[in-house]
Amino acid sequence: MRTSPPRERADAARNRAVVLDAAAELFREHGVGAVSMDAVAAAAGVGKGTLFRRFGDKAGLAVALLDEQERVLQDAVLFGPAPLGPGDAAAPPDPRQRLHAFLDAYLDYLFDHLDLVRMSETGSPGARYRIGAYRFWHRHISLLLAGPDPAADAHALLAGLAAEHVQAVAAELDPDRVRRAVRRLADALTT
Amino acid sequence: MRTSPPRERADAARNRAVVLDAAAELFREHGVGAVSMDAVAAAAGVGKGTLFRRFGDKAGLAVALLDEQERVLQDAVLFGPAPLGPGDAAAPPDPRQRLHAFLDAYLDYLFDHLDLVRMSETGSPGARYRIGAYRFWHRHISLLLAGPDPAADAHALLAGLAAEHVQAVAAELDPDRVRRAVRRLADALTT
DNA sequence: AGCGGTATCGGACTACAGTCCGGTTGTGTC
DNA sequence: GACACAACCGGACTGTAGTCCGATACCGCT
Repeated sequence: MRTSPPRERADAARNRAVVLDAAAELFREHGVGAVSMDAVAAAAGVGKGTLFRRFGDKAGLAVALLDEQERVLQDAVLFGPAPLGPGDAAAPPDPRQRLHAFLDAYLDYLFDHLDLVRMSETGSPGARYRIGAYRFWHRHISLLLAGPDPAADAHALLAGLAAEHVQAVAAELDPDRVRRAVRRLADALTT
Repeated sequence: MRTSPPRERADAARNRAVVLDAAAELFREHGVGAVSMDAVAAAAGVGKGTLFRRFGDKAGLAVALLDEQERVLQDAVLFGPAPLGPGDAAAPPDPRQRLHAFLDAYLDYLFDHLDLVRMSETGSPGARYRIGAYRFWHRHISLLLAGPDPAADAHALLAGLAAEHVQAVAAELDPDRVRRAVRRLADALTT
């Protein structure tokens, strides 16, 4: 991510790493919801101002923590082997198979980091829809759908992948039923 | 709603009405997001403690404000004429038509009170899924669907009706495209 | 190495959601 | 009509997200 022209200062980079480590540790130990930003700042030995300037808000901190894994998934989607990625250009995979592969991979990612993703999508209204990841997933899905309005359908499909929704439903139903429902929806939309 | 055995005290009822009026007025004037609970309490001439004991939290206040209109919709669904309601028992309407009618009616309601509904669904994690209204809509939709797992499909469909989702998507696409996408989804799920 | 400009640092500060508890006011009972 | 008890009232209190700005430390240049 680091933008090119203005290189990151040494102390800033050091602090960023220290903060992320401390946050990861605290979240693992006490749960994401029970850790205040003050606690993160204190554990990192850093002032609150630093914390907020670097990460914007609590959701931004979560995004930064998820950044690496998210990019792994994005890379696999963009450049990896089929069916998740485009694979061999000579024999492109079936869009429906790619969609299934993506949904499976995303749900794996989501279930692994449910609390953190929920925090990244919570906060200022519409946070989820502004971050780059959402736009990325949306574009990807749009390109795989075939109905009269793939952009709208992609949003509808993504609605079912919202962390809060998945968490609430998975608590009531079995996670596998959530998975199957998402798949069924995708199938229905690829007619 | 008022439960039967312990009748509501006169001063409590009076305060409830005053608070709801003040809140509605403030929300209309300044927007839902810009009004603090302190402001509501002050405008109603009531202490904060009263406010929170009566309504639990900000989401609860929103639920109370929406309560009447919501119940109108619920009554129409339960007892009203077809296709929204069950209509004449001798000639029940087609489930797909009932589903369309419900989705249209719900989206009307939602677009009319978007901010308020969003506030009612925001707050403590999973707030949306705990309030009675969600369960009601979920049950209704479940009974109209016909796939292998109507309960899971109903959740997926409701995900696309979350206020935050609808608000974010409607800001980018046309509201009508949201409507059509929801309808398309419902059709796909009623095969 | 020394220096100026600038990004960063950090803790005090504000605003807001939500809690608590001593005082007060209805309500049912005798 | 008086009493006891419960429910209600309200404002002071706590904890947290997020802001601000003077002080500081880094970087590039000479």
